[in-house]
Amino acid sequence: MEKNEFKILLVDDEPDILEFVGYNIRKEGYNLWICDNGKDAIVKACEILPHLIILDIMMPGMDGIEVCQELRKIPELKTTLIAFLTARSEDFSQIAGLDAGGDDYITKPVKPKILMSRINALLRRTLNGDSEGQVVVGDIIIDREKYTIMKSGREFSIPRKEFELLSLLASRPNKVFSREEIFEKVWGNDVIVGERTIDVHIRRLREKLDIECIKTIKGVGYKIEI
Amino acid sequence: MEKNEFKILLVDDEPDILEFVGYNIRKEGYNLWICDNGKDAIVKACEILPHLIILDIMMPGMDGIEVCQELRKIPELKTTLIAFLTARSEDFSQIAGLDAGGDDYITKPVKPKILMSRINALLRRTLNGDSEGQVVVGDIIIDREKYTIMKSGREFSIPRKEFELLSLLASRPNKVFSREEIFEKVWGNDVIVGERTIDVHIRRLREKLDIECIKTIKGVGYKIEI
DNA sequence: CTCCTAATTAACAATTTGTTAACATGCCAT
DNA sequence: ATGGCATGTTAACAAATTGTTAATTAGGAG
Repeated sequence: MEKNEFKILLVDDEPDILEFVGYNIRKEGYNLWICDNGKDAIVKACEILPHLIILDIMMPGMDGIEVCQELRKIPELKTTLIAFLTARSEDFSQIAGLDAGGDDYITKPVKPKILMSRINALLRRTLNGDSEGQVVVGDIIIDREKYTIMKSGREFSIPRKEFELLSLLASRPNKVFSREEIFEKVWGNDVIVGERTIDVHIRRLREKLDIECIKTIKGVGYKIEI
Repeated sequence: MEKNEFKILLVDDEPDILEFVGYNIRKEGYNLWICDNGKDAIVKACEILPHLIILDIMMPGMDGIEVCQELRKIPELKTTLIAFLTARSEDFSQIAGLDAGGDDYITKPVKPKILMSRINALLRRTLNGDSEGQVVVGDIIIDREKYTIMKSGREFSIPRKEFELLSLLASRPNKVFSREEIFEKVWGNDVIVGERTIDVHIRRLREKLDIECIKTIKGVGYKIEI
């Protein structure tokens, strides 16, 4: 997941903070929404389902802790991260914030770099969340779990045999796989298919991935070159 | 998941800290292991696969940041949380720690209550991760306790097998579940049902939920896509 | 350059796999 | 018992995947 796919909702009643912090969040590449009070924040959160909500504590009307408690009651927002960003540095406030379901508690004044490191750290797990068991070759990402291929930001799926073939080649980029090897690993020793079957599958891959990175080594086999 | 099922590895070269912090962690109900240097910590981490590693930064030999970088290279520890607990309050150190893959950065001296709130906050997501509560996928909320489905504000129930199947798929959105996996998890290994049973249940789900989010991966299995 | 082999390609055929509807069975509560 | 619901089975059908063939092209050795 790319940073620009992340939605962050920043909630603070001070326009200066909204502008300053917001500027830095945007600069980092995140998608930003803002609210200047708790009630609106809850409504907007339900609407946009942000990945992270950054909450001030001292706000007129509903304070940040209450907002957090309300947000935590909403099932759709269960996975939403909540970070407090506040001038209140008292212990009890920090404890209350974290115990109310907050994921981080950052005290103002905050340096942009530190804030961004903390935000990145929070989102990192979501960011990498669904990247289990991925194989990356150049600009192609093969996800065995999702059974999908990512190519220049576009995700799609391909038939099983093609997927297995690509997976095999991608498992050792630059290694040449002989036809025998490919037959054995993708088709299995017992299955008997024609001589030209591999070629056709290679062709289909080349067509779908629109790439030259699958190289033919005449008389030997195929490889992925990066 | 209960607190006593959590494994925490505390790494610090000062015996006082190990004792003081360790005491509080144990008191909170967590399982604790300790190490007084980075090298041992890496070995022990691989051995016990803790849920959380609390790392000092200034240690003789390998410093905490290096330890963190090494830990992050180990696939088995990808989901392990790492929190720094250190006397170094400089900005660059905090940024370095978080950017090295740390999930939190706590500065000494630390009050036990605050430390525990932060530790709890870190582990909370894992704690609730595979809980029996609600699972949210897109606009569908699956309530395992009430055995109900919420879909665009409407709550209703579906037959047990269908519910279990949906729950399974929803437990890891985007992951492809093979037929074997589904049979095993929903029907159990001992029950023998026809080849086409899953298909029919999938169909009924698709019908009831009126959704395209259940995708077929021919020759592989099914998944929920969000 | 020419020949020979290997690889590419497109069109087509075969096969596998999944979908659907209709039906069968069995259980539980009334 | 009986009606309704959950669950499972079957078979016809549809669709996608996979395999084959043959004409064509490319590449290397002599």
